[in-house]
Amino acid sequence: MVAATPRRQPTLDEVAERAGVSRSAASRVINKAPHVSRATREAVERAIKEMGYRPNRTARALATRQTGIIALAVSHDDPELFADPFFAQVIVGVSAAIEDTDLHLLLCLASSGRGRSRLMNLLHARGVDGIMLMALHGDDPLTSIVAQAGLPAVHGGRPLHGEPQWFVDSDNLGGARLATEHLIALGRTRVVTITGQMFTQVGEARYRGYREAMIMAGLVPHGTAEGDFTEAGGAAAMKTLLDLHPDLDAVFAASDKMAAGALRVLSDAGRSVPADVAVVGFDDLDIAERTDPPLTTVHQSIQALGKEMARMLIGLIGGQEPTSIVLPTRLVRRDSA
Amino acid sequence: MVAATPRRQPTLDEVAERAGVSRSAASRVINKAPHVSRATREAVERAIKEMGYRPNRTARALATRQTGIIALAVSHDDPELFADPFFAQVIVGVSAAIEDTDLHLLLCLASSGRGRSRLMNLLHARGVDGIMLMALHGDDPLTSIVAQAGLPAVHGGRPLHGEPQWFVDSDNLGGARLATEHLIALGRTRVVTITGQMFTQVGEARYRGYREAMIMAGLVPHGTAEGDFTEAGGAAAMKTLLDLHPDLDAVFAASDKMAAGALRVLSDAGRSVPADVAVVGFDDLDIAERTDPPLTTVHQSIQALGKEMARMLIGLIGGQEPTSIVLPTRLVRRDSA
DNA sequence: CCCACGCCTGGAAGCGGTCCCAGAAACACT
DNA sequence: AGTGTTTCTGGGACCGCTTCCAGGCGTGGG
Repeated sequence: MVAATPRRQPTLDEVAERAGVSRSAASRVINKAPHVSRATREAVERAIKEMGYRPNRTARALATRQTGIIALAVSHDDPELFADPFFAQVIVGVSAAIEDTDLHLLLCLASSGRGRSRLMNLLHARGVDGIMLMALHGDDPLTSIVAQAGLPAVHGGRPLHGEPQWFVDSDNLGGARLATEHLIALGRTRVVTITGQMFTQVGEARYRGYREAMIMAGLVPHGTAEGDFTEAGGAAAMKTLLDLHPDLDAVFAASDKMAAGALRVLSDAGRSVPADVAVVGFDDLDIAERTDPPLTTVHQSIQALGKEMARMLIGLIGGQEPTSIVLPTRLVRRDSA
Repeated sequence: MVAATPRRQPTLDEVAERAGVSRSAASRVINKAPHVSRATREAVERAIKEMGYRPNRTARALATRQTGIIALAVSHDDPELFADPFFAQVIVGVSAAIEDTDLHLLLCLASSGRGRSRLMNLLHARGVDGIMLMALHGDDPLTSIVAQAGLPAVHGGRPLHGEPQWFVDSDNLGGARLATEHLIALGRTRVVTITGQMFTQVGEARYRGYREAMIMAGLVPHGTAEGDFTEAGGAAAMKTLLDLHPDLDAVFAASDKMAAGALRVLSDAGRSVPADVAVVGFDDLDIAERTDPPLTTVHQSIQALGKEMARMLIGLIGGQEPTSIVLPTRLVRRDSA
């Protein structure tokens, strides 16, 4: 037998009764609606305090058709991908943005087909007020699922070839251009690049930035190898590039991890950085400070990205007109270039 | 003007009407309740399909008093702490556990006072069915908030000095003992330890494991320095220990990061690892493979921890009797010991 | 003095489901 | 044919809140 009944939360009716007013009056007080006399307000407020009343979220949601919950969906085939600190940063940013609203964050790892259908259900069942999508590749079914549900949605990062949607993204193109221009300003002319996967929007944009900077400077792109954003991939790409273009004097790697791999390979090949070869990365992860030599790289604020996504979503839910946002990136100079 | 009205989701009433049955009948079909004739079931199922009906989550929640949402709350003073991959792993584990239920995961970063009060509201407002708590230090107000809300709750990691609660935890004590025994088995007798903060349960348990193993082997704990689980802290502690006990021949560091710091200091001091000094870490993070030499360490599965927490919470919500769980740890041998 | 107009108020109809219950229909058995 | 049992059915009362609306009560102007 349980000793004490786990006392039910008081309801609005009970509060109203105790305050000696109608439920509607009590409701008005709680929602700070106009047309409430001072006496009524005070009576209700006292009752609320005395009874420890909290409006039931679910009931309110049913009546207002607003759940007070927004979802962050991370869609990818590999659930392990979520372990990338990237997402943790996004979450920190989102949390900061909703910190002083009464919204809450629902997290959906929609990797498997199962996960996607769960998410689909959630959206159609009106379980959330809006959704933030991340890590979609071009033709992710989620895009259309979300569109079909007719819910406010914002994308983190631009879909590669999607219908026009509202998104928040880092300025990958501008950042890559910045990096490349920096290398050129250093007097390097035989600048090569290690790209990310070209079927991702990020990979493509960073490559385009490199290319544009080279062309604007009257140089020809000196060499390109596709990596996969990982350290191993960067190392492999660097080897290829050294073989094909032994005269290279600078490398723009589209991610810090790839840059780290490249640095290792360069050092093994006896090229000194930055004297022989200057290297710039992208992302400004923690590791950028710990490579040898410390990596000059392009900084992007992932927290800011999360924050802006959430802000934008809140705006959309509130009926605001959407506008896409591109967040600035900036060069962080260390020793590798 | 908007072109087309964003058609409302159909309701159960509409489905029932279309199927030519009562709402109760339709509800029974949806919930696979008994006492439904074949004809009724088929008619309703057809109507559902044709209209694309999905039961409204909120309405159902109100009626059943079950939201279908569980919360994971991470409480800590520093919001940046969440960036630690640890939590991402927990989340992956939790997600795996709820993958084939229709539960969803709400994430609360309750660092600030503001965050805590939001969480408190959520719980009292019956916004979730249960909660998983992480990263509390001893007297975190969350503990009592949760208890007071009378909601199913499970702790990740044992509270340091809390009332008896239900928890899932890695076997920190056993793991530390394992590590220390390994060092002793190697013939080392002057084994020192770098502990985590002793006001954390983890720090305390890992220290106790070290101590017990030493005593069981008839040795006396040779030296102890308190770190803070970080690389810098580990390095500082290692310096202290070298000063105080220049004759040490083995180190058990209570985290891989601290071990990494210690390795650096040892190398700078001209001690070779493992020849002069054997080192064992704890956690088996990615970095353990990349230290020089690769780190022998104690492996714990964080994903499993998350998974078990979620399973346990689901059980509690279902009315099961709670049982705490201690997850096994195991030694991973690399080159440092 | 009467009426129009303002602020407050409580009643009641919702939001979209679940679930209890009484009764109808179908079947088996004396 | 009458009775009992079982299966199926729809009516309706909830869950706890918001919100519309009609009416009560003061005011001030005509």
